[in-house]
Amino acid sequence: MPQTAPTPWATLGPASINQGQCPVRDVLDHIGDKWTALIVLTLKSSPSRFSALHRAVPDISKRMLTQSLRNLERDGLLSRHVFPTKPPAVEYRLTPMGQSFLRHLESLVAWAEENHPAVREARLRFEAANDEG
Amino acid sequence: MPQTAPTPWATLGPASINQGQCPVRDVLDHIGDKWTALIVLTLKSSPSRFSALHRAVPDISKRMLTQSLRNLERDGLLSRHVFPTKPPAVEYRLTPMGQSFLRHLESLVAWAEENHPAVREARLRFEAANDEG
DNA sequence: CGGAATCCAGCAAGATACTG
DNA sequence: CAGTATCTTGCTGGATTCCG
Repeated sequence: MPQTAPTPWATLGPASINQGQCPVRDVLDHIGDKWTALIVLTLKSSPSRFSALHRAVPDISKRMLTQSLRNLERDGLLSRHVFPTKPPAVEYRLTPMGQSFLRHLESLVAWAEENHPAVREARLRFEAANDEG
Repeated sequence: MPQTAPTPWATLGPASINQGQCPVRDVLDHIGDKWTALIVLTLKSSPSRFSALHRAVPDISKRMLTQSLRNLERDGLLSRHVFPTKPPAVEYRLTPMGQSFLRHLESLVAWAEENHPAVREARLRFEAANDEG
């Protein structure tokens, strides 16, 4: 028998097509985009209001902040709480699932920080090997 | 004193600008793109030749495969070995750093698979809450 | 304050064809 | 077999403006 490899990505494809079909794509699409991971990391210590997040995450636009927050809320990684004050206040906080995701994110960040020097060295070597010519 | 938060992303920015400056971006840029993570996962069990990878990763084009492999090689996550046979054979294998990265990737995949059902439920609830109008 | 709507540039990536 | 080269497109995300 042909030893069918247990591919984890099953029905991979153009990401947008198999929305919700492939778990790998589902998680990769999250940390892949520009801001989502940063927002999750920012929400680690405490829940935050929209404007606080806007200040905390450098250079993000309100548009992208809104969009990323919606996606995270949609997937159940964070919850949104509206306080009907005047002007309104909206608080975002990680759900338990969001917190469990955060832990994996942090371990990845830790890896990045540990290996960053090695990566930079590798890059220099690679450039050097391809430049002389 | 204003308790300057220890942001892990330091000099974040348009990704392309701070190439090699921000560790978080560095790692996110890798797993963020469409194919890199899948290639690393595929190389887990054994080194592979170009065409084997091309078959193993569904729907990837030769162009993107080449590009992703180059990036991974550049960063020292995998190594490329050319056998000067005729026709040539090229083998790709994870470096030790690549393997350590793979472990984090796998734990992320595991998380994705565990929580996929919950994510899908959350999505359904979210849609339901926004559809009735 | 917390968004939504619109417009637009740039890049990632697909399709296709060619090469040593 | 293992790529490279070129063209083209779709989506991501930035800038700006407006709203309850």
